[in-house]
Amino acid sequence: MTTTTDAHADDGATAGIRVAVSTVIVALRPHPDTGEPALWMPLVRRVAEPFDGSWALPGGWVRPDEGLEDSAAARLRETTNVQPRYLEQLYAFGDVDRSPSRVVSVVYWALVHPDEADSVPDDWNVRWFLADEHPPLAFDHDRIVAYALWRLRNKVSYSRIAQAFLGDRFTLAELRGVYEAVLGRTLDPANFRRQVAQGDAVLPTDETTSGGRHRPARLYRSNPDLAYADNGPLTTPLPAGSPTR
Amino acid sequence: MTTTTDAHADDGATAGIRVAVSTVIVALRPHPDTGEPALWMPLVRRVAEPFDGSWALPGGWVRPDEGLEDSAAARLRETTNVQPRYLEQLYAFGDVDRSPSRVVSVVYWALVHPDEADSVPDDWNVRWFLADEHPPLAFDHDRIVAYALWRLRNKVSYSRIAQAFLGDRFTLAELRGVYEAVLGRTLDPANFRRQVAQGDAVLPTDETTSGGRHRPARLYRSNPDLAYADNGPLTTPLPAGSPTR
DNA sequence: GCAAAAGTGTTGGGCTTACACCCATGT
DNA sequence: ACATGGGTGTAAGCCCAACACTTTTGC
Repeated sequence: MTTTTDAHADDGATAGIRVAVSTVIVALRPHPDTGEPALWMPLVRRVAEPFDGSWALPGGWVRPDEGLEDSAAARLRETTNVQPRYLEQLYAFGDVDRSPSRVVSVVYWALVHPDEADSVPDDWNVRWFLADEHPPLAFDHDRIVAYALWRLRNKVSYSRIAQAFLGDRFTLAELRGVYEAVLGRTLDPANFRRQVAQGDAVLPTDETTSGGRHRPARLYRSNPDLAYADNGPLTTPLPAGSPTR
Repeated sequence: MTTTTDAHADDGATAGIRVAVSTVIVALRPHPDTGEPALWMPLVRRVAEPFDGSWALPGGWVRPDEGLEDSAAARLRETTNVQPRYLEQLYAFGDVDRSPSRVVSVVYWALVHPDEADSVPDDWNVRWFLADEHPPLAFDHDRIVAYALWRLRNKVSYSRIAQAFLGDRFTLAELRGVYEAVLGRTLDPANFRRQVAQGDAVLPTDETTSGGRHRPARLYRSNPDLAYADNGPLTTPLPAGSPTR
Protein backbone atom coordinates (compact mmCIF):
# COMPACT_ATOMS: atom_id res chain seq x y z
CA MET A 1 0.00 0.00 0.00
CA THR A 2 1.31 3.39 -0.82
CA THR A 3 -1.16 5.96 0.35
CA THR A 4 0.63 9.23 0.98
CA THR A 5 -0.44 12.38 2.68
CA ASP A 6 -2.27 14.91 0.56
CA ALA A 7 -3.49 12.40 -1.98
CA HIS A 8 -6.64 13.48 -3.72
CA ALA A 9 -8.41 10.14 -3.68
CA ASP A 10 -10.22 8.81 -0.65
CA ASP A 11 -10.94 12.25 0.72
CA GLY A 12 -14.48 11.55 1.79
CA ALA A 13 -13.21 9.84 4.91
CA THR A 14 -12.07 13.05 6.51
CA ALA A 15 -15.16 15.08 5.68
CA GLY A 16 -16.58 15.06 9.19
CA ILE A 17 -13.61 16.76 10.85
CA ARG A 18 -13.56 20.49 11.46
CA VAL A 19 -10.45 22.55 12.17
CA ALA A 20 -10.27 25.25 14.83
CA VAL A 21 -7.57 27.45 16.34
CA SER A 22 -7.23 28.53 19.95
CA THR A 23 -4.60 30.56 21.72
CA VAL A 24 -3.28 30.65 25.25
CA ILE A 25 -2.47 34.32 25.84
CA VAL A 26 -0.10 35.15 28.67
CA ALA A 27 0.81 38.56 30.05
CA LEU A 28 2.60 39.85 33.12
CA ARG A 29 0.64 41.96 35.59
CA PRO A 30 0.98 42.64 39.30
CA HIS A 31 -0.36 40.02 41.65
CA PRO A 32 -3.37 41.42 43.54
CA ASP A 33 -1.99 40.34 46.92
CA THR A 34 1.75 40.82 46.72
CA GLY A 35 2.07 43.34 43.92
CA GLU A 36 4.83 41.20 42.42
CA PRO A 37 4.68 40.46 38.68
CA ALA A 38 2.55 37.40 38.00
CA LEU A 39 1.25 35.48 34.98
CA TRP A 40 -2.25 36.37 33.81
CA MET A 41 -4.32 35.13 30.91
CA PRO A 42 -7.53 36.40 29.34
CA LEU A 43 -10.36 33.90 28.91
CA VAL A 44 -13.62 34.26 27.06
CA ARG A 45 -17.06 33.20 28.17
CA ARG A 46 -18.89 30.68 26.04
CA VAL A 47 -22.35 31.74 24.86
CA ALA A 48 -23.55 28.46 23.35
CA GLU A 49 -23.69 24.77 24.09
CA PRO A 50 -21.71 22.80 24.86
CA PHE A 51 -20.23 24.34 28.01
CA ASP A 52 -22.51 27.37 27.71
CA GLY A 53 -21.40 29.93 30.28
CA SER A 54 -18.03 28.30 30.95
CA TRP A 55 -14.76 30.05 30.43
CA ALA A 56 -12.63 28.92 27.53
CA LEU A 57 -9.61 29.80 25.44
CA PRO A 58 -10.17 32.41 22.76
CA GLY A 59 -10.32 30.97 19.27
CA GLY A 60 -12.58 30.03 16.43
CA TRP A 61 -12.87 28.13 13.19
CA VAL A 62 -10.19 28.18 10.54
CA ARG A 63 -11.38 29.67 7.29
CA PRO A 64 -10.42 27.96 4.04
CA ASP A 65 -8.50 31.00 2.81
CA GLU A 66 -6.40 31.45 5.96
CA GLY A 67 -3.16 29.77 6.97
CA LEU A 68 -3.18 28.33 10.47
CA GLU A 69 -1.08 31.04 12.08
CA ASP A 70 -2.90 33.80 10.24
CA SER A 71 -6.12 32.28 11.44
CA ALA A 72 -4.95 32.15 15.05
CA ALA A 73 -3.94 35.80 14.87
CA ALA A 74 -7.23 36.80 13.27
CA ARG A 75 -9.44 34.96 15.77
CA LEU A 76 -7.30 36.48 18.53
CA ARG A 77 -7.89 39.99 17.33
CA GLU A 78 -11.59 39.39 16.85
CA THR A 79 -12.21 37.88 20.26
CA THR A 80 -9.78 39.70 22.54
CA ASN A 81 -8.42 42.59 20.48
CA VAL A 82 -4.84 41.37 20.96
CA GLN A 83 -2.03 41.47 18.43
CA PRO A 84 0.65 39.51 20.23
CA ARG A 85 4.35 40.19 20.12
CA TYR A 86 5.16 36.52 20.20
CA LEU A 87 3.01 33.76 18.73
CA GLU A 88 4.03 30.13 18.48
CA GLN A 89 2.23 26.93 17.72
CA LEU A 90 1.78 24.82 20.85
CA TYR A 91 0.19 21.57 19.78
CA ALA A 92 -2.59 20.09 17.69
CA PHE A 93 -5.26 18.45 19.82
CA GLY A 94 -7.41 15.90 18.06
CA ASP A 95 -8.71 13.21 20.36
CA VAL A 96 -12.03 11.83 19.19
CA ASP A 97 -13.83 12.63 22.42
CA ARG A 98 -12.41 16.05 23.20
CA SER A 99 -15.58 17.68 21.93
CA PRO A 100 -19.10 16.40 21.24
CA SER A 101 -18.42 16.88 17.55
CA ARG A 102 -15.16 15.98 15.84
CA VAL A 103 -12.83 18.97 16.09
CA VAL A 104 -9.09 19.23 15.59
CA SER A 105 -7.83 22.31 17.42
CA VAL A 106 -4.46 23.74 16.49
CA VAL A 107 -3.48 25.65 19.62
CA TYR A 108 -1.04 28.56 19.75
CA TRP A 109 0.42 30.41 22.66
CA ALA A 110 1.06 34.13 22.72
CA LEU A 111 3.03 36.51 24.87
CA VAL A 112 1.93 40.12 25.08
CA HIS A 113 3.56 43.11 26.68
CA PRO A 114 1.76 45.54 28.96
CA ASP A 115 0.58 47.96 26.25
CA GLU A 116 -1.00 45.13 24.31
CA ALA A 117 -2.52 43.66 27.44
CA ASP A 118 -4.37 46.91 28.10
CA SER A 119 -6.14 46.62 24.75
CA VAL A 120 -7.97 43.54 26.00
CA PRO A 121 -11.40 44.46 27.28
CA ASP A 122 -12.16 43.23 30.79
CA ASP A 123 -15.91 42.80 30.76
CA TRP A 124 -18.61 40.17 31.02
CA ASN A 125 -17.35 38.38 27.93
CA VAL A 126 -13.61 38.54 28.49
CA ARG A 127 -11.82 38.48 31.80
CA TRP A 128 -8.25 38.25 33.02
CA PHE A 129 -7.36 35.43 35.42
CA LEU A 130 -4.22 34.55 37.32
CA ALA A 131 -2.68 31.78 35.25
CA ASP A 132 -2.64 29.27 38.09
CA GLU A 133 -5.97 30.23 39.62
CA HIS A 134 -8.31 30.10 36.64
CA PRO A 135 -11.71 28.39 36.89
CA PRO A 136 -12.32 25.00 35.32
CA LEU A 137 -12.43 25.49 31.57
CA ALA A 138 -14.54 24.08 28.77
CA PHE A 139 -13.48 21.03 26.75
CA ASP A 140 -9.89 19.93 27.36
CA HIS A 141 -8.73 23.50 27.81
CA ASP A 142 -7.46 22.93 31.36
CA ARG A 143 -5.00 20.43 30.02
CA ILE A 144 -4.05 22.79 27.20
CA VAL A 145 -3.36 25.65 29.59
CA ALA A 146 -1.27 23.41 31.82
CA TYR A 147 0.81 22.37 28.82
CA ALA A 148 1.23 25.95 27.64
CA LEU A 149 2.49 27.07 31.03
CA TRP A 150 4.83 24.11 31.19
CA ARG A 151 6.22 25.01 27.80
CA LEU A 152 6.58 28.66 28.77
CA ARG A 153 8.49 27.75 31.93
CA ASN A 154 10.76 25.48 29.95
CA LYS A 155 11.38 27.78 27.06
CA VAL A 156 12.08 30.85 29.15
CA SER A 157 15.28 29.24 30.38
CA TYR A 158 16.82 28.57 26.99
CA SER A 159 15.49 31.40 24.83
CA ARG A 160 14.87 35.11 24.93
CA ILE A 161 11.10 35.00 25.04
CA ALA A 162 11.02 36.69 28.45
CA GLN A 163 11.63 39.95 26.59
CA ALA A 164 8.31 39.54 24.81
CA PHE A 165 6.57 40.38 28.08
CA LEU A 166 8.19 43.80 28.31
CA GLY A 167 7.98 47.10 26.48
CA ASP A 168 10.61 48.80 24.37
CA ARG A 169 12.83 49.81 27.25
CA PHE A 170 13.27 47.91 30.48
CA THR A 171 15.63 47.60 33.41
CA LEU A 172 17.44 44.41 34.20
CA ALA A 173 15.40 44.23 37.40
CA GLU A 174 12.22 44.20 35.35
CA LEU A 175 13.60 41.48 33.12
CA ARG A 176 14.58 39.52 36.19
CA GLY A 177 11.04 39.98 37.48
CA VAL A 178 9.76 38.21 34.38
CA TYR A 179 12.00 35.25 34.98
CA GLU A 180 11.04 35.12 38.63
CA ALA A 181 7.34 35.23 37.86
CA VAL A 182 7.62 32.52 35.23
CA LEU A 183 9.96 30.25 37.12
CA GLY A 184 8.32 30.84 40.46
CA ARG A 185 11.52 31.50 42.38
CA THR A 186 13.82 34.39 43.12
CA LEU A 187 17.07 34.88 41.28
CA ASP A 188 20.28 36.46 42.49
CA PRO A 189 20.33 39.99 41.04
CA ALA A 190 24.10 40.05 40.71
CA ASN A 191 24.39 36.76 38.87
CA PHE A 192 21.38 37.48 36.71
CA ARG A 193 22.91 40.75 35.64
CA ARG A 194 26.12 39.11 34.56
CA GLN A 195 24.43 36.29 32.70
CA VAL A 196 22.33 38.53 30.49
CA ALA A 197 25.00 41.20 30.13
CA GLN A 198 27.63 38.82 28.82
CA GLY A 199 25.33 37.64 26.04
CA ASP A 200 23.98 39.86 23.29
CA ALA A 201 20.28 39.31 23.96
CA VAL A 202 19.78 42.82 25.30
CA LEU A 203 21.64 46.03 24.53
CA PRO A 204 22.25 48.87 26.98
CA THR A 205 20.90 52.31 26.15
CA ASP A 206 22.02 55.70 27.41
CA GLU A 207 18.81 56.20 29.32
CA THR A 208 18.17 55.52 32.97
CA THR A 209 15.15 55.41 35.20
CA SER A 210 14.41 58.21 37.62
CA GLY A 211 11.91 58.99 40.31
CA GLY A 212 12.44 55.83 42.30
CA ARG A 213 13.66 56.35 45.83
CA HIS A 214 16.99 54.74 45.09
CA ARG A 215 19.78 54.70 42.57
CA PRO A 216 18.58 55.01 38.95
CA ALA A 217 18.81 51.88 36.78
CA ARG A 218 20.09 51.68 33.25
CA LEU A 219 17.49 50.93 30.58
CA TYR A 220 18.06 48.14 28.07
CA ARG A 221 16.37 47.16 24.82
CA SER A 222 15.97 43.90 22.92
CA ASN A 223 18.63 43.16 20.37
CA PRO A 224 16.71 43.73 17.13
CA ASP A 225 18.96 41.33 15.21
CA LEU A 226 17.88 38.38 17.30
CA ALA A 227 14.58 36.54 17.32
CA TYR A 228 12.98 35.70 20.63
CA ALA A 229 13.39 32.00 19.96
CA ASP A 230 15.18 29.79 17.50
CA ASN A 231 12.55 27.72 15.79
CA GLY A 232 15.04 26.07 13.52
CA PRO A 233 14.09 25.57 9.89
CA LEU A 234 10.60 26.77 10.69
CA THR A 235 10.54 30.41 9.83
CA THR A 236 7.48 31.54 11.66
CA PRO A 237 7.01 35.16 10.70
CA LEU A 238 4.27 36.97 12.51
CA PRO A 239 1.21 37.72 10.40
CA ALA A 240 1.33 40.86 8.32
CA GLY A 241 0.63 44.00 10.26
CA SER A 242 1.96 42.69 13.55
CA PRO A 243 4.56 44.70 15.41
CA THR A 244 7.68 42.62 14.82
CA ARG A 245 9.54 45.36 16.60
CA MET B 1 -17.37 39.33 20.20
CA THR B 2 -17.09 36.08 22.04
CA THR B 3 -16.57 33.31 19.56
CA THR B 4 -14.74 30.47 21.20
CA THR B 5 -13.13 27.35 19.87
CA ASP B 6 -15.33 24.35 19.42
CA ALA B 7 -18.53 26.34 19.11
CA HIS B 8 -21.19 24.58 17.13
CA ALA B 9 -22.44 27.55 15.23
CA ASP B 10 -20.72 28.89 12.15
CA ASP B 11 -19.17 25.56 11.27
CA GLY B 12 -19.81 25.77 7.58
CA ALA B 13 -16.78 27.98 7.18
CA THR B 14 -14.32 25.21 7.82
CA ALA B 15 -16.00 22.63 5.61
CA GLY B 16 -13.41 22.79 2.83
CA ILE B 17 -10.45 21.81 4.96
CA ARG B 18 -9.27 18.23 5.15
CA VAL B 19 -7.02 16.79 7.84
CA ALA B 20 -4.12 14.45 7.13
CA VAL B 21 -1.31 12.90 9.14
CA SER B 22 2.24 12.27 8.01
CA THR B 23 5.24 10.90 9.82
CA VAL B 24 8.97 11.38 9.51
CA ILE B 25 10.41 7.97 10.37
CA VAL B 26 14.06 7.83 11.37
CA ALA B 27 16.20 4.77 11.96
CA LEU B 28 19.88 4.10 12.39
CA ARG B 29 21.63 1.96 9.80
CA PRO B 30 25.21 1.70 8.58
CA HIS B 31 26.36 4.30 6.10
CA PRO B 32 27.04 2.62 2.74
CA ASP B 33 30.47 4.22 2.43
CA THR B 34 31.90 4.33 5.91
CA GLY B 35 29.89 1.64 7.67
CA GLU B 36 29.35 4.04 10.56
CA PRO B 37 25.83 4.39 11.94
CA ALA B 38 23.86 6.98 9.99
CA LEU B 39 20.34 8.34 9.92
CA TRP B 40 17.97 6.79 7.39
CA MET B 41 14.34 7.39 6.63
CA PRO B 42 11.81 5.45 4.56
CA LEU B 43 9.87 7.40 1.94
CA VAL B 44 6.92 6.32 -0.15
CA ARG B 45 6.35 6.89 -3.85
CA ARG B 46 3.27 8.84 -4.82
CA VAL B 47 0.99 7.11 -7.31
CA ALA B 48 -1.40 9.98 -8.07
CA GLU B 49 -1.41 13.66 -8.91
CA PRO B 50 -0.20 15.99 -7.67
CA PHE B 51 3.48 15.06 -7.55
CA ASP B 52 2.76 11.68 -9.13
CA GLY B 53 5.94 9.62 -8.97
CA SER B 54 7.65 11.85 -6.41
CA TRP B 55 8.83 10.60 -3.05
CA ALA B 56 6.90 11.78 -0.02
CA LEU B 57 6.40 11.19 3.67
CA PRO B 58 4.19 8.25 4.60
CA GLY B 59 0.76 9.28 5.79
CA GLY B 60 -2.86 9.54 4.89
CA TRP B 61 -6.19 11.00 5.83
CA VAL B 62 -7.45 11.13 9.38
CA ARG B 63 -10.62 9.13 9.85
CA PRO B 64 -13.42 10.62 11.93
CA ASP B 65 -13.24 7.83 14.50
CA GLU B 66 -9.47 8.07 15.08
CA GLY B 67 -7.52 10.35 17.36
CA LEU B 68 -4.61 12.14 15.70
CA GLU B 69 -1.87 10.00 17.18
CA ASP B 70 -3.79 6.80 16.63
CA SER B 71 -4.31 7.89 13.06
CA ALA B 72 -0.63 8.58 12.55
CA ALA B 73 0.23 5.14 13.92
CA ALA B 74 -2.39 3.45 11.76
CA ARG B 75 -1.35 5.16 8.51
CA LEU B 76 2.23 4.30 9.40
CA ARG B 77 1.50 0.65 9.76
CA GLU B 78 -0.55 0.57 6.58
CA THR B 79 2.01 2.32 4.40
CA THR B 80 5.34 1.15 5.80
CA ASN B 81 4.50 -1.67 8.21
CA VAL B 82 6.19 0.15 11.07
CA GLN B 83 5.09 0.27 14.70
CA PRO B 84 7.48 2.82 16.11
CA ARG B 85 9.01 2.74 19.55
CA TYR B 86 8.82 6.49 19.87
CA LEU B 87 6.20 8.71 18.26
CA GLU B 88 5.80 12.41 18.91
CA GLN B 89 3.88 15.17 17.29
CA LEU B 90 6.15 17.47 15.32
CA TYR B 91 4.00 20.29 14.01
CA ALA B 92 0.74 21.07 12.27
CA PHE B 93 1.30 22.45 8.79
CA GLY B 94 -1.57 24.40 7.33
CA ASP B 95 -0.48 27.08 4.92
CA VAL B 96 -3.11 27.77 2.30
CA ASP B 97 -0.83 27.03 -0.63
CA ARG B 98 1.02 23.99 0.68
CA SER B 99 -1.15 21.72 -1.44
CA PRO B 100 -3.42 22.34 -4.46
CA SER B 101 -6.38 21.61 -2.20
CA ARG B 102 -6.73 22.84 1.35
CA VAL B 103 -5.05 20.32 3.66
CA VAL B 104 -3.93 20.63 7.25
CA SER B 105 -1.27 18.00 7.91
CA VAL B 106 -0.49 17.05 11.48
CA VAL B 107 3.03 15.69 11.22
CA TYR B 108 4.62 13.23 13.64
CA TRP B 109 8.13 11.96 13.90
CA ALA B 110 9.03 8.43 14.85
CA LEU B 111 12.14 6.62 15.95
CA VAL B 112 12.45 2.93 15.25
CA HIS B 113 15.02 0.41 16.33
CA PRO B 114 16.72 -2.05 14.02
CA ASP B 115 14.20 -4.88 14.36
CA GLU B 116 11.37 -2.57 13.48
CA ALA B 117 13.33 -1.04 10.63
CA ASP B 118 13.66 -4.48 9.04
CA SER B 119 9.89 -4.80 8.85
CA VAL B 120 9.77 -1.96 6.36
CA PRO B 121 9.68 -3.30 2.83
CA ASP B 122 12.31 -1.87 0.50
CA ASP B 123 10.68 -2.05 -2.88
CA TRP B 124 9.40 0.10 -5.70
CA ASN B 125 6.85 1.78 -3.44
CA VAL B 126 8.91 2.27 -0.31
CA ARG B 127 12.59 2.96 -0.13
CA TRP B 128 15.12 3.90 2.54
CA PHE B 129 17.18 7.05 2.00
CA LEU B 130 20.03 8.62 3.92
CA ALA B 131 18.36 11.38 5.88
CA ASP B 132 20.56 14.11 4.45
CA GLU B 133 20.69 12.79 0.90
CA HIS B 134 17.05 12.25 0.08
CA PRO B 135 15.61 13.37 -3.27
CA PRO B 136 13.38 16.47 -3.51
CA LEU B 137 10.05 15.58 -1.94
CA ALA B 138 6.45 16.34 -2.78
CA PHE B 139 4.57 19.29 -1.28
CA ASP B 140 6.41 21.02 1.57
CA HIS B 141 7.87 17.75 2.78
CA ASP B 142 11.47 18.89 2.33
CA ARG B 143 10.89 21.61 4.86
CA ILE B 144 9.14 19.18 7.17
CA VAL B 145 12.01 16.72 7.06
CA ALA B 146 14.51 19.49 7.75
CA TYR B 147 12.52 20.55 10.78
CA ALA B 148 12.20 16.98 12.05
CA LEU B 149 15.94 16.44 11.84
CA TRP B 150 16.58 19.74 13.57
CA ARG B 151 14.26 18.74 16.36
CA LEU B 152 15.85 15.31 16.66
CA ARG B 153 19.31 16.81 16.92
CA ASN B 154 18.13 19.22 19.57
CA LYS B 155 16.15 16.76 21.59
CA VAL B 156 18.79 14.09 21.65
CA SER B 157 20.96 16.29 23.84
CA TYR B 158 18.44 16.88 26.59
CA SER B 159 16.41 13.67 26.62
CA ARG B 160 16.82 9.93 26.41
CA ILE B 161 15.35 9.44 22.96
CA ALA B 162 18.64 8.09 21.62
CA GLN B 163 17.73 4.82 23.30
CA ALA B 164 14.71 4.51 21.05
CA PHE B 165 17.07 3.73 18.17
CA LEU B 166 18.44 0.64 19.89
CA GLY B 167 17.22 -2.80 20.81
CA ASP B 168 16.61 -4.25 24.25
CA ARG B 169 20.27 -4.63 25.15
CA PHE B 170 23.06 -2.40 23.96
CA THR B 171 26.61 -1.43 24.79
CA LEU B 172 27.59 2.07 25.73
CA ALA B 173 29.60 2.22 22.54
CA GLU B 174 26.45 1.55 20.53
CA LEU B 175 24.61 4.25 22.44
CA ARG B 176 27.48 6.61 21.80
CA GLY B 177 27.26 5.72 18.13
CA VAL B 178 23.68 6.96 18.11
CA TYR B 179 24.70 10.30 19.57
CA GLU B 180 27.57 10.61 17.14
CA ALA B 181 25.36 9.85 14.16
CA VAL B 182 22.71 12.31 15.22
CA LEU B 183 25.02 15.09 16.32
CA GLY B 184 27.46 14.57 13.47
CA ARG B 185 30.59 14.61 15.62
CA THR B 186 32.63 12.20 17.66
CA LEU B 187 32.37 12.05 21.44
CA ASP B 188 35.02 11.12 23.96
CA PRO B 189 34.25 7.50 24.96
CA ALA B 190 35.52 7.97 28.50
CA ASN B 191 33.50 11.09 29.22
CA PHE B 192 30.43 9.73 27.50
CA ARG B 193 30.56 6.65 29.65
CA ARG B 194 30.67 8.68 32.84
CA GLN B 195 27.89 11.02 31.83
CA VAL B 196 25.37 8.30 31.11
CA ALA B 197 26.53 6.07 33.96
CA GLN B 198 26.09 8.73 36.60
CA GLY B 199 22.47 9.25 35.59
CA ASP B 200 19.81 6.59 35.78
CA ALA B 201 18.79 6.60 32.13
CA VAL B 202 20.31 3.20 31.48
CA LEU B 203 20.85 0.26 33.80
CA PRO B 204 23.74 -2.21 33.60
CA THR B 205 22.93 -5.86 33.13
CA ASP B 206 24.99 -8.93 33.97
CA GLU B 207 25.48 -9.75 30.31
CA THR B 208 28.39 -8.86 28.12
CA THR B 209 29.15 -9.04 24.46
CA SER B 210 31.43 -11.71 23.08
CA GLY B 211 32.91 -12.60 19.77
CA GLY B 212 34.48 -9.25 19.07
CA ARG B 213 38.25 -9.28 18.75
CA HIS B 214 38.68 -7.22 21.89
CA ARG B 215 37.54 -6.98 25.48
CA PRO B 216 33.83 -7.79 25.95
CA ALA B 217 31.56 -4.86 26.68
CA ARG B 218 28.89 -4.76 29.32
CA LEU B 219 25.32 -4.67 28.02
CA TYR B 220 22.89 -2.07 29.30
CA ARG B 221 19.13 -1.67 29.08
CA SER B 222 16.78 1.30 29.19
CA ASN B 223 15.45 2.22 32.60
CA PRO B 224 11.85 1.04 32.34
CA ASP B 225 10.69 3.59 34.93
CA LEU B 226 11.69 6.50 32.72
CA ALA B 227 10.06 7.76 29.56
CA TYR B 228 12.27 8.63 26.63
CA ALA B 229 11.27 12.26 26.86
CA ASP B 230 9.44 14.48 29.30
CA ASN B 231 6.48 15.87 27.45
CA GLY B 232 5.17 17.64 30.50
CA PRO B 233 1.45 17.59 31.15
CA LEU B 234 0.96 15.94 27.79
CA THR B 235 0.76 12.28 28.52
CA THR B 236 1.36 10.86 25.10
CA PRO B 237 0.92 7.12 25.45
CA LEU B 238 1.68 5.12 22.36
CA PRO B 239 -1.35 3.57 20.69
CA ALA B 240 -2.53 0.30 22.16
CA GLY B 241 -0.48 -2.66 21.14
CA SER B 242 2.77 -0.78 20.75
CA PRO B 243 5.86 -1.75 22.68
CA THR B 244 6.10 0.89 25.42
CA ARG B 245 9.78 0.51 25.88
C1' DG C 1 22.56 59.96 57.63
C1' DC C 2 19.68 56.15 56.26
C1' DA C 3 17.03 52.99 53.42
C1' DA C 4 16.81 50.75 49.16
C1' DA C 5 17.93 49.21 44.93
C1' DA C 6 21.90 49.32 41.35
C1' DG C 7 25.93 47.39 40.35
C1' DT C 8 30.97 45.02 41.24
C1' DG C 9 34.28 41.57 43.28
C1' DT C 10 35.52 37.25 44.94
C1' DT C 11 35.39 32.59 46.14
C1' DG C 12 34.19 27.66 46.10
C1' DG C 13 32.09 23.71 43.96
C1' DG C 14 30.35 21.04 40.21
C1' DC C 15 30.49 19.83 35.60
C1' DT C 16 32.84 19.36 31.12
C1' DT C 17 36.96 18.48 28.41
C1' DA C 18 41.21 16.50 27.20
C1' DC C 19 44.14 12.90 27.44
C1' DA C 20 47.17 9.43 29.79
C1' DC C 21 46.80 4.95 31.10
C1' DC C 22 45.35 0.09 32.33
C1' DC C 23 42.23 -4.19 31.18
C1' DA C 24 40.49 -8.19 28.70
C1' DT C 25 39.77 -10.61 24.69
C1' DG C 26 40.62 -12.87 19.74
C1' DT C 27 43.99 -13.89 16.58
C1' DA D 1 52.73 -10.83 21.55
C1' DC D 2 49.82 -7.40 19.88
C1' DA D 3 45.98 -4.97 18.10
C1' DT D 4 41.55 -3.29 19.47
C1' DG D 5 38.10 -1.43 21.79
C1' DG D 6 36.43 -1.46 26.98
C1' DG D 7 37.00 0.99 30.93
C1' DT D 8 39.45 4.11 34.88
C1' DG D 9 42.17 8.15 36.64
C1' DT D 10 43.27 12.86 36.78
C1' DA D 11 44.02 17.63 36.15
C1' DA D 12 42.75 22.19 33.84
C1' DG D 13 39.18 25.21 32.76
C1' DC D 14 34.64 27.02 32.67
C1' DC D 15 30.22 28.16 34.45
C1' DC D 16 27.32 29.06 38.21
C1' DA D 17 25.65 29.92 42.99
C1' DA D 18 26.47 32.44 47.07
C1' DC D 19 27.41 36.45 49.31
C1' DA D 20 30.24 40.45 50.82
C1' DC D 21 30.78 44.89 49.37
C1' DT D 22 30.50 49.59 46.99
C1' DT D 23 27.59 53.18 44.52
C1' DT D 24 23.85 56.37 43.84
C1' DT D 25 19.65 58.11 44.47
C1' DG D 26 15.22 60.02 47.52
C1' DC D 27 13.85 61.28 51.86
